[in-house]
Amino acid sequence: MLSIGVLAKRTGTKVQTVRYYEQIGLMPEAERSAGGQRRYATAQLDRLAFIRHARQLGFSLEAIRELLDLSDSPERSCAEVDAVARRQLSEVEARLARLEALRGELQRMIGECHADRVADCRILEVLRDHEECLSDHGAPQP
Amino acid sequence: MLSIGVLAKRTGTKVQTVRYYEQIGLMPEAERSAGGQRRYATAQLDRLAFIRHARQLGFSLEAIRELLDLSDSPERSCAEVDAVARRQLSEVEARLARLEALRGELQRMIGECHADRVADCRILEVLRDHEECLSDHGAPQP
DNA sequence: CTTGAAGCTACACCCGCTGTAGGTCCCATA
DNA sequence: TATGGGACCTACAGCGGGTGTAGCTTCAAG
Repeated sequence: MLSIGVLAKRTGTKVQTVRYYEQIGLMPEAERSAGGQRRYATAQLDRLAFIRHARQLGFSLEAIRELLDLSDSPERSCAEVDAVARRQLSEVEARLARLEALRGELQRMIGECHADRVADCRILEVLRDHEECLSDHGAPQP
Repeated sequence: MLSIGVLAKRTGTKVQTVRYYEQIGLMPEAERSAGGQRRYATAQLDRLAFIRHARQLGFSLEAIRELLDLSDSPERSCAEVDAVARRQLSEVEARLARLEALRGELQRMIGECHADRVADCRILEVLRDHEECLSDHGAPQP
């Protein structure tokens, strides 16, 4: 049985984060030692590793909850898992497109400014005057 | 003089957000009508438009605060403005690189799975077993 | 003068944690 | 076996960047 500290270290998680995952029901309620400290078996280590890895791939906690539920019912169709992963991929692709547009805009803005004084700065001018903006980017990225 | 609703609509902001910007000191305290409602002059409209545009380009509120301060002192060197913009550009580029790596990982994961049942799903397998991961991505993206 | 939209304040909530305060437990060493 | 100090506990506040709600008041058109 592992303490929360060892569990956290082995999965690259902070101790508070493990407790937070328990609190929101992503990790099951841990067994306790006689003195009330959390004790974990290997199954919990695997579960936490799964969660961290999925987080690193940008999955939301909600998506991870879904994936964990699916992985608990091995006879179900894999299509649902596929759908969650594809949804995640398309979110990543959307963010990429947006960031690429932003990069272009920033590069243009920076490239245009050859002034010395703030008064003549093209960067501030572009920011001040929305009309000079090539595109409307919608909401700021998440 | 404009009401907060008109100001918000003209800049594509929510009314609450305008009040929030005032609360955190990004917008100055507004003048008030006899009955206590906020009233805005054109200068405030410009300021809010500047803020919104910078937000669309992904600048943080802190960076925007800095840019607004700089633009208030037109005799200062433009280099500082340039630095803020370049910092923002490199942040965007870092996020792009990270998202491109994620996209690759997700594509690979999805591409590998040809199973029917969850029990044989490659996607879940990859998520379960960190060793199969091509790279360590560090923290989840912001 | 009425009425209903728009404004006001104050507060809670979203995500995904992170940090703190003030106390308790565990276990290696003396 | 006693002790010290790290690791653990709960409870709660805070981050960024807003958004939503409740329960009022004000404004302006008809």
